[in-house]
Amino acid sequence: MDERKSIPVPAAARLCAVYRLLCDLSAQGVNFVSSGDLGEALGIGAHNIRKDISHISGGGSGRSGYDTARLKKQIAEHFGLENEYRACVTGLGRLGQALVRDGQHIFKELKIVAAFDSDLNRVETIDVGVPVHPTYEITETVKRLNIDTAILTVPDPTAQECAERLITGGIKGIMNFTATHLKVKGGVTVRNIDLAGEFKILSALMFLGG
Amino acid sequence: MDERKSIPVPAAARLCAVYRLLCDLSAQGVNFVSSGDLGEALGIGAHNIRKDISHISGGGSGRSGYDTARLKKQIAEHFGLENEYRACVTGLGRLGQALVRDGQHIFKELKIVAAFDSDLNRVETIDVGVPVHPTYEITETVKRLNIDTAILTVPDPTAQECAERLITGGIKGIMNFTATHLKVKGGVTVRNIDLAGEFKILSALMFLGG
DNA sequence: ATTTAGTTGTGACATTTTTCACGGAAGGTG
DNA sequence: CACCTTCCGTGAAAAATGTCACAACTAAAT
Repeated sequence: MDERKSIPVPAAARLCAVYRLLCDLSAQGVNFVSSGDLGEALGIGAHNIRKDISHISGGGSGRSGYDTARLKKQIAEHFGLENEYRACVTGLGRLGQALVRDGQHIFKELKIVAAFDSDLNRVETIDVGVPVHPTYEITETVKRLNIDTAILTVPDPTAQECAERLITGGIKGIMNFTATHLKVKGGVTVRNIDLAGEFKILSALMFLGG
Repeated sequence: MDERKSIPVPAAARLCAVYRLLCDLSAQGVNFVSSGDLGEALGIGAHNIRKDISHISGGGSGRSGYDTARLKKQIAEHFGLENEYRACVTGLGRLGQALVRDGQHIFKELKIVAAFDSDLNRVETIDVGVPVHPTYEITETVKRLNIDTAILTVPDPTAQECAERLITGGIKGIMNFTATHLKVKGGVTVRNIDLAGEFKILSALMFLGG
């Protein structure tokens, strides 16, 4: 039962990548795949792949490697990867707009059902395919629409405040595109994607490596 | 000289975050800051911050903590964070478009000077503020315009091929928004941001944590 | 039935990364 | 000028993560 928590986060992340790869392979009609092939495609050592899979007690078998469909199913079940989530996009800057429009395409299991923005003018006029509400209605709307996941693309200074409203509304997971580190209570999962930061890191690594 | 390589990548990444924070503080007129405050704001232990800074032999001092401006400068110099890079966006889907339009805003030190797309029709008609070329002109254009950084937002299957063209043109760093793991020669730095993957990881962690 | 080649599962090992404890320096204060 | 508080630097301990070697197993081939 608590075995779940015992899976290291990086391992879980890798397994998600494995899952995606398995989806591709499955669609291509590949029925078996070895840890070596998986590792090759993902740029990870085969040992590592096997160890990760062993965490969820995968049933790879014998000489032909892993059964694509079966492993895929195992990973999906272990991590709830095929559950559907109801999401909202908070902050309709360009990135927010792009995400609300492409969200469905990027991540099938994510149903974006609402968006928020602090600019009332924009709320009235913008058309992104889902209802747009002003930020002061976040808590109420999240509650009403039963939204469990939030995509946060607001300007840095307002991030913490928005997050709190979202959480009060009942959000359980936040994809944080803000550079601010969110302080959240237990039970709420945050994943940070700091684009500006990533670019800085890239340039730093380029500088060090060159 | 090789001290540089001895800085662990996660530490470098954290220092980039510290740098950004220092920029903010500096702009706010804060002249000194303690490792504790930095850690607090970034959600990292103070010990960790100090250790990271020690890698670049920072000159934090005495009772009042670090000199904001000085530390900022030290980090910037050590990682070349204020160098300007010439970049191109490859793949003008919605995300690509958003990035080429907002790139300057998101990352000041990145000058986006060109974009590429495989759809010739789109190449002719789209207006994103920079010249758009067809993908088969990547190598030549990158060479001609002296571009050193690439933002890769093409569909997964074409990623490796595009990357190779970019590299042949002389690219030194790639921000890879593709789910494919790029195989590149030494000397080329890749940083992966797999949005779909990140969403899956978020949902996995939510599932495990709830 | 036996062999053989190929692949997994895993416990021990190595490395990396984080945490900690404490000496010592800097700057106010009386 | 001595004191006292606050904070940094760092080497050593601890934890987490990744690597490896090898036994066990499977499926096909002979």
